[in-house]
Amino acid sequence: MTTRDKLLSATADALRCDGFGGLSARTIAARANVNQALVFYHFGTMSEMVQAATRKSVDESVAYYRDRFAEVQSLSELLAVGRGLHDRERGTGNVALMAQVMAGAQQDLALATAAADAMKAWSEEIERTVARVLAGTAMADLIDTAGFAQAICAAFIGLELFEGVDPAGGAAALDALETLGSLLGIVEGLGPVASRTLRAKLQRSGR
Amino acid sequence: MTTRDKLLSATADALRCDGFGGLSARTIAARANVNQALVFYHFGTMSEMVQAATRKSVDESVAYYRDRFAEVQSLSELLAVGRGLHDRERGTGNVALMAQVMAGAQQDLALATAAADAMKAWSEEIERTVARVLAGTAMADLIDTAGFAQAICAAFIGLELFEGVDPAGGAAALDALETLGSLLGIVEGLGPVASRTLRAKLQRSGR
DNA sequence: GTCTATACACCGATAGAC
DNA sequence: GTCTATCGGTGTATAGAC
Repeated sequence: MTTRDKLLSATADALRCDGFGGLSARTIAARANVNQALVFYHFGTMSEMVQAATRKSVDESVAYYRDRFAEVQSLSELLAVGRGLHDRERGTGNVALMAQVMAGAQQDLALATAAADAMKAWSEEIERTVARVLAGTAMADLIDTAGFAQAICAAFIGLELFEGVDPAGGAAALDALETLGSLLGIVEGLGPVASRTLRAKLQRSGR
Repeated sequence: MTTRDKLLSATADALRCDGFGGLSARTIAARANVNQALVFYHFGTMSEMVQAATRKSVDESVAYYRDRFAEVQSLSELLAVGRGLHDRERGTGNVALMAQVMAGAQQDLALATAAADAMKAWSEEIERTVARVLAGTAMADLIDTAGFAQAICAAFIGLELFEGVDPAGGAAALDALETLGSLLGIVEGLGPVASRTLRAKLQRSGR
């Protein structure tokens, strides 16, 4: 393992465990058992190191889920994968990392592009799945799949932060979303007559 | 305006504009045109000052919306209020403040209780509205209103962060959620026959 | 309550030997 | 590439005069 890689994974670990506060070249170098000056030799600035670490972490976890998403055949299956993903990522801390980077990115232009790229990577993967699953159902032409996928990603980030300060509340919120998802799954499975009625009502209501 | 109040609103402003990074007793005192040492005289620690500022800011903005929520009579009206709230709070920066505090709270126990309280204040207000609006509809006994309200709050936080790094994406996500909300609004307005069918399907699907 | 002054730790970043 | 040493700046927090 090269020094560069040691620094990258130490950065990711630090973000997962200690968040953005307390993140410094010194603490990361210590975590990686590496000299502090090497941070700047390899990455130039702290911000660029965090950027690189985020990219790496996101690419890896998106790739991990690509196959799982590919097997999903319905909205309820997607929901189940989402729940599994959430449980797993709580352990790995990847969502927590994303949340920290997004929060830090609000004031840091370089980080903002990294955060936007990360969200794009996740949401494109989810959009592919959503579009495939909804193809031919009543919801296909009612919903903007890209926006829907982005909303799912954003909600995950928010849920992760919420769970961090109120675990019970976070769990309740997730359960409620799951029920809501099941509801949509039923709409998705409605027959042609019912879905025509639904579409008519939706258009009448203004969208 | 007392020194204490000047410090509180300067803290809130700093969180809204510059986020958690760059937050310090010095910068806040400068913003409030107050001596730096007074931060510690009035609040003891930085963390406690941030806590107090968060409480104040949240209490004020929840109170501001209480009347609006009280007038809501349907899910689609709630959705409209939510959209208006979102647009307004983007300007005031209150949601951004919440997001920053939640991110910082992941590693700070004192801040975590403040963040949890803030979320509670918002979600209880929303829950009251949701419960009232859904009373007597098909969805009333299908959904846990408390969890639903918490999910809405969490999603708002996530959307705010997302919008900060990708404004177009954030807008698309919000639009998609609005469409989804309209869909639910229609489910809400289904006749007794259709809703009985829905309930049966939902129970069969495992919830 | 408010001020100055200051202690002490840590920060990002760089220079220069090896 | 890696190390030591260090610069200048900023952080929280406190002591003590007014």
